[in-house]
Amino acid sequence: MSVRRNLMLVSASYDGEARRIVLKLYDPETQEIILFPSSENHQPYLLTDLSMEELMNNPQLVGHHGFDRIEEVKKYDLLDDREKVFRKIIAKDPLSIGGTATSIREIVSRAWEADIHYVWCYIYDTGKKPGLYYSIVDGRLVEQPVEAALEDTLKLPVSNYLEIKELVDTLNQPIPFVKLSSIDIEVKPPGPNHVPDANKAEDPVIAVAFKPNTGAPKVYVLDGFDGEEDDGVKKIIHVSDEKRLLSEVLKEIRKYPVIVTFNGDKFDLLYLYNRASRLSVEGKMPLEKGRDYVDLVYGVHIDLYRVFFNKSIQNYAYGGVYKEATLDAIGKALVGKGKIALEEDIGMLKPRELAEYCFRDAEITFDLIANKNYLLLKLLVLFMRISRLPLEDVVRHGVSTWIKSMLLSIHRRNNYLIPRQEDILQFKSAKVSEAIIKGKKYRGAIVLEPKPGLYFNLIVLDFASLYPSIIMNFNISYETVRCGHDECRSNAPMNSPHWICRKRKGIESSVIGALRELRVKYYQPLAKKTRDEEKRSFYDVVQRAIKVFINASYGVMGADSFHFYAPCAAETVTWIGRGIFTELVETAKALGIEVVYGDTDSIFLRNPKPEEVEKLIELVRNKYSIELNIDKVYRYGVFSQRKKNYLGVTEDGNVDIKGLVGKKSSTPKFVKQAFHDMISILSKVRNEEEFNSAVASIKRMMNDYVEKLMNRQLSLEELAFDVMLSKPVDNYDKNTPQHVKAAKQLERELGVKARAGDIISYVKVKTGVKPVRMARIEEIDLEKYLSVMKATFEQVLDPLGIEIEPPRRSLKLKDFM
DNA sequence: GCGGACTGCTTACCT
DNA sequence: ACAGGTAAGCAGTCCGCG
Repeated sequence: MSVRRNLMLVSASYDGEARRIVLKLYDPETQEIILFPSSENHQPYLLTDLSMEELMNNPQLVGHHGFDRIEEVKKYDLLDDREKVFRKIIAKDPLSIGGTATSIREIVSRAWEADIHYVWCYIYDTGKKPGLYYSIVDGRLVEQPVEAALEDTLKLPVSNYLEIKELVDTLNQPIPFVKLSSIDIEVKPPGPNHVPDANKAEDPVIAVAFKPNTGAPKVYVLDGFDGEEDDGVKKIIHVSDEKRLLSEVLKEIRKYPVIVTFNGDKFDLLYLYNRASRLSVEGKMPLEKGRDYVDLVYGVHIDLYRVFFNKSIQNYAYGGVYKEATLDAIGKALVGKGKIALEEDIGMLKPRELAEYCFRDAEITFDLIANKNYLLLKLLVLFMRISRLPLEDVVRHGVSTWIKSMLLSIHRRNNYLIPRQEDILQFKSAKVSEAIIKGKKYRGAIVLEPKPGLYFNLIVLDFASLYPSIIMNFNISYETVRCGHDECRSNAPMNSPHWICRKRKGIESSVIGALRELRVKYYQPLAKKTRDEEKRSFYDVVQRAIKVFINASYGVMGADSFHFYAPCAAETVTWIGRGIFTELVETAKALGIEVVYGDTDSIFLRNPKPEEVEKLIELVRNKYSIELNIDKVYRYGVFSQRKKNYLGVTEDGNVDIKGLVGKKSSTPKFVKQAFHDMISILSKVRNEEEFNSAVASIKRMMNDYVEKLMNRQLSLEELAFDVMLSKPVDNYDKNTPQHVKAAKQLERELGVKARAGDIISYVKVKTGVKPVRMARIEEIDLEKYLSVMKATFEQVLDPLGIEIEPPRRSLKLKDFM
């Protein structure tokens, strides 16, 4: 008997020639990916409500080359709340179901479940669990959790979601050490300021760096000779022939089950693939090109650019600490390491310098996945376990696809019919609230008008995940809001225009509820009190992974790209949210508490008594089963009349700055520095008297900055506005914003083409704007900068009753303040 | 022909 | 391809102005 144990399922694909699914399993022992062709009897299919006669009399269908047979199946339709009978049309291959103009789903007018990716379909139907362990016993795949599963000292929370136990069992499986390498390549630039085209791959590959987690790092450089050297950190391999270099690189890639890149789908791996075929490099190609990605034949490619571009990763997993999806920015923010700054063009570097430059990028890329004990890799594996998606799909798609897959698998498991988008919209598109922002679909949250001024002892209360709590407690789901039962129509909480089902538990509310319970009552406590440090930190990662799904639950309901998009469900969430928020504000006022400000799910109370705060917390807990927390205690807070703009100083002197210009990434650095100086003066203030001396030193400090500006003692970099180009320059057809003007100058004068996502640095000059690299300090428009300073400081000083004089023409110092 | 009032576009932020 | 709400600055347009 042959047995291979502890193989983690990472991915699956369809082999068109063999007409079967091939699973990718990672073996931690040999540190390889095993390709396992499935021998299971599973075929692609779709469902239809057309009768057997109608179908059999359709010559296009029965004569279709991929048509196999028809079976009768029962499915439970959640939208109709009843069982229905369908004909299941089974095909010989996935493309016969959908994907071409002549596929069966185009022939059969009424089709369900016909647009689900076949690999996913296979995973759900055969109960595969990506991220779980399997054994191969005598050629058969057997689900087999590893024995060393993490102990659980805590009881699972009760939940009406049946899969919870199974999910926990999967989540608690250990994550193995995965052999991997990062890779980065450099290509000889086709000319100054020109980027090589990866689709054409016309220019030579001049350097390739590998930074693996096993063995020595290597850099291959194209040079005038052949030879190896070791600089103590890495091997530098000089190769005199590009074709041979590529051949070596491809062999090296083959050694790793996981390759990590930054933008490898669109550049590094794509370039290697195209360049190797262009030069007819011999040997087996380890890369596989897809429509907009590049895969490994014997492994998995993780393109970190796609991962970090993902809004959920950016905001929930990393708390928004990086703003720009570039290797340099993310590296600096997350692992404290940026790209090597180049003084000259890449093409001008000597082979040794080039090797260093290339290696640094590979190092940053490696650190990003390996940092904090492989936090990111672990998160990806957990996303795979929760969503039931192959690793590649987790990497390439956003949270709406992850949640979609999770819900699809639950439908299949419970034999629920998967509704088409149009089925949901037919009943759930009714919207009643008008959005405040033009072009939006429905009304969102309430933002209170702040009371301008300075307030000591401010208490900030906020709801613990308000929207997910509403989804859970009010039974909100695509099928339960505006359900089909007459008897539910009276169930409209907070006078909502949409009624909610009383008879069935909603599928989305059940899942979100279960995930929330699991996070709050199981993983969060375990992440705090588990003795073993390694396990404790693992539980913390699980807790964070679950949070991503919970936090996105409301957003996807209102996203028209989401398969289960249900506008009236999303609208009900914000409706109830507004109701609960308003009730909280009214109650606080009725208790005689001064409400200074509030936004969506938070209220700022001026010096409330502890028992009053307790009363509010109790009210919300008893009436709505939602937790209200004391989020912050500010020694004092400063508010202008502007919403989403304030400054709060906590007891320990920490300063929270929200929305103020001085904090924005686009604001010139010297203004930010001056603003920061002001903040640090203000953070020391303990009472009203101390404000006077603070104001005096703020004025002194500002005058210093103004003087520097007037004497043009600032660098152009300090004066630059940094604004992101969100789309290609040519796509700005409505108007031409300043950063686009600067980008156009760069292209015209220097031949530098700015791309979407680039940050454009420009300064304001007498004639308009100029890119930093084209401007001189003499042409700076000083008045413009004075007014930027004024506007920035006003946001804080205005509500404090401190006046700044507008600068006059003469631009004397005394005119400013 | 010029400037103020206005709208719309764009970016960056908040929850 | 998760949501809506807000601030701010600029671009472009309309309209009045003997």
